[in-house]
Amino acid sequence: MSASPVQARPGRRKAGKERLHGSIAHQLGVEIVSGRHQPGDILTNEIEFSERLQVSRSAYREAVRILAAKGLVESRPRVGTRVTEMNRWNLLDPDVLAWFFEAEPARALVEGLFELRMIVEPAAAALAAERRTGPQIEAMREALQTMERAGLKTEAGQSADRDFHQLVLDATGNAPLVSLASTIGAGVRWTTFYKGRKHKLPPDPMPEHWAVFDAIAAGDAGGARKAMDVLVANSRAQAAEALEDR
Amino acid sequence: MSASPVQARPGRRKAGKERLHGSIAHQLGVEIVSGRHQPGDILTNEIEFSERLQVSRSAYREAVRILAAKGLVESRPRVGTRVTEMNRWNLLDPDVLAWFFEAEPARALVEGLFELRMIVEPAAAALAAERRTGPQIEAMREALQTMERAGLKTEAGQSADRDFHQLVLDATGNAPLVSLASTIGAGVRWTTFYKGRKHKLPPDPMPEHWAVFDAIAAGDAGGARKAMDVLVANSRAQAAEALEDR
DNA sequence: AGCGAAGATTACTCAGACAAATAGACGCCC
DNA sequence: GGGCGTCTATTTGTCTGAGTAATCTTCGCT
Repeated sequence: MSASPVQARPGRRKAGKERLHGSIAHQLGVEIVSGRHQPGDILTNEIEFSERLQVSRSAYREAVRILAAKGLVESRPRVGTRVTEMNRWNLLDPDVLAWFFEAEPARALVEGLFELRMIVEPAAAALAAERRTGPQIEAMREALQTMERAGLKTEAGQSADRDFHQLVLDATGNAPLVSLASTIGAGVRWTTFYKGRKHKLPPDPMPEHWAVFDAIAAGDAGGARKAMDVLVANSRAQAAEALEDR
Repeated sequence: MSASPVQARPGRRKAGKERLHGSIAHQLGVEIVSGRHQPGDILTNEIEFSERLQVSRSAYREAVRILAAKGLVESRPRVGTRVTEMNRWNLLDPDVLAWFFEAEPARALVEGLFELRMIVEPAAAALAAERRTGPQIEAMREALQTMERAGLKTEAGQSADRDFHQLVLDATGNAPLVSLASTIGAGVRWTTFYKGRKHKLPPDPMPEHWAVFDAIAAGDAGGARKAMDVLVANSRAQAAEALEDR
């Protein structure tokens, strides 16, 4: 258990945009979801821990509040700050998910995420086909065009891919579904992220994407559901292959 | 904009278990989701706001960190703390959802929640039928028995109802789905909560619950899906009626 | 053995100071 | 007059040190 200052003194944090409390939460969050601190473990008390990180107690405490807000830890006087059971974690929180993927997520989590996508996205596509507005159709078209132009090897292309899935969820007009977008996005990101590991080139996903788009634009709910089902299923199969490789 | 101390000095907070920073976050959270502070609004600066609430700046700041962790606000130096756009809110967070329901949630949110349940729960029931373990079956049976015995008018009965839905999601063995449980639970709670407003007695939901249970216990995925679909659809219809009444 | 009081440990709250970031105003130069 | 660097004021961010409140544990009393 080595002392590990949050960041070298002059450089401070890497991301540049994250504040000190944010970067502490980030670091601690990753350590928790990666198993470095197990559920049930009690973190070293505030004073000692903040000294070890070479930050003030207030910065450390604000970091703990962030983690507690996401369900990762629980603080009580005289007891300390305890890592909560995993089923209390807010896995749907974008940050928590990002921390997971930063530390090689467990296989079960990735599979669970794709299972969730298989459930949610086809249904969302169907709703989107019924409710999408004109501007939303255009936004989706642009996203797919960007994706096609930039290719999935570029960050721009991958970003456009996520945008498309986000736009579909937006078009459902269902606020809770929209909130799921960041979760879904993490799944999409994972597909493209680990793609490089494979030897074979993955099949071109553009036709499936256009099929989803066409059905949504046409207002064909059933068709949109089926097309999205195919798209996610392929993405899932590809992810499964990538999981084998490692 | 009246001054409103978080809680009278001696009494402190009502819940008893919530700390000061938690109760401030709670109060502010409700004010945000209820529209008292609109997206784009900038909160009064830390010093003035904490003085108005008669709490220290650090307590107030920790509350803001909690809200920021849930996506409700965003702080930047020189600008202040701004309420973020609603599509950035983490609606799936149990606290955020609870705050919504504490302040008469918008009709669209309730409808969206039931739409989500219609998508997720039947699929989850099907997965549960395939993967449930023996102890999980027993736990579900006990929950339904408790629910039957106590009745839906009692808190114990309603709690058992939520437990049952939670147990079904647990039985999927899918971590992200389990995280959705608190979201689903909020929907379940809403059904029973507003039931009292109606004149007609709602139909007894027990047969539908037992149908779901039987299919899951029998390992009948298709049957579980259909049974849960019926259960949620009825619950949704009932909620729709309640929405008309108000 | 059961139960109540005392003590120790921890997070919680407070107060006040200084540092860092940055939006907006200002002035300069071209 | 317009574009651009600079300067300043405001706000959040960070730090320090003190005292408070909650609660687990232990010990002594009954």
